[in-house]
Amino acid sequence: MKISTKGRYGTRAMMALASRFGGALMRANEIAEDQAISLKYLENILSSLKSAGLVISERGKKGGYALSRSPAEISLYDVLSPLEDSLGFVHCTEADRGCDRLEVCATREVWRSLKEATDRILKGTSLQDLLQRHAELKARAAEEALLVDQEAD
Amino acid sequence: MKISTKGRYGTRAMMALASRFGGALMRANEIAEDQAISLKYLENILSSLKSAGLVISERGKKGGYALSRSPAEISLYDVLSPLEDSLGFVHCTEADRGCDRLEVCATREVWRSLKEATDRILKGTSLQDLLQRHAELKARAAEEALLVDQEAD
DNA sequence: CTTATTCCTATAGAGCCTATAGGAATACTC
DNA sequence: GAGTATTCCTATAGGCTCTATAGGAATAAG
Repeated sequence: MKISTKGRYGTRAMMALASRFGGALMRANEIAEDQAISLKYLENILSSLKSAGLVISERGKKGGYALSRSPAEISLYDVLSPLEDSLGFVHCTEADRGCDRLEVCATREVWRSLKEATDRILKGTSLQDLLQRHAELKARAAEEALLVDQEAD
Repeated sequence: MKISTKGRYGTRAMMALASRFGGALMRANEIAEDQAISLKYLENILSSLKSAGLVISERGKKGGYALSRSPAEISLYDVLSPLEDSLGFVHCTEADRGCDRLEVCATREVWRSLKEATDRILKGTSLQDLLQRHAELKARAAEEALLVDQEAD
């Protein structure tokens, strides 16, 4: 019941791209440094994100990555879906494989409602929401740091 | 983002115990057969559940397991907590380790809200709820089977 | 004393997550 | 066209955790 590092790294990478949306392409290199992720690992992640249609890329010198659409139109669900093997809690919320007592499986309904609840949150949170929230938190942190400095005087 | 088999097996074991609440002790053996789980593996799980205070046990011949309190007073959260290493989605929702940008970590708030949403559901679902729902589903399945039989005539 | 059971500790096996590696394809620059 | 910087593709190593098994010690009933 964890979000994998792949999912978290991917989210961070998408945030980095979102922060530059509309500007120049961003090299994987930059993202990797900025977010302290191994370049090679990040390449894999970006590849998945590209397959999912969330980012576009250009090869060769001056190449790089960019979001395929605006941060407001990309939800956290969009980002995590291709990176997490599955966002379900157990397999039988996805398909009818495995459990031979599906028709009387009460817990299955609970797992399903867990998934619905989390999906709703993830779908309701866009990259833009995160960017904005990030800015707010940063501003507040700066403010508090200032207060501490004043107290030190 | 999966519930481990340990959690699922544990839930099934607790359901088995719940269905006999108030009656005789249930041997691990019975549960294992009933739920198609390896006895030895189940022993481990029951041990965790006992440590968590959810079941009591008696050793020796005529020994076995029973719920420590009524199915209505045991939530799915109670059951899963000791079995899943953690019900969090990422570590930093639990403690302040790892992430060095906590104060400006916007995604952290999202992970936290995911956890809150799932916790709420798990805490709001008791073993008794599940038993009841299971009975309803079973009844409906029987009813439908009957209809199919009638159609076949 | 035998038998049936829980209880404890250790460990094997397997699978997936994580990360790395090497190089092929592509595109810009001069 | 050569050189360079980049994405892209495939394979694989490493490690960790989950899963499951094993063996036997402790306990209790008959």
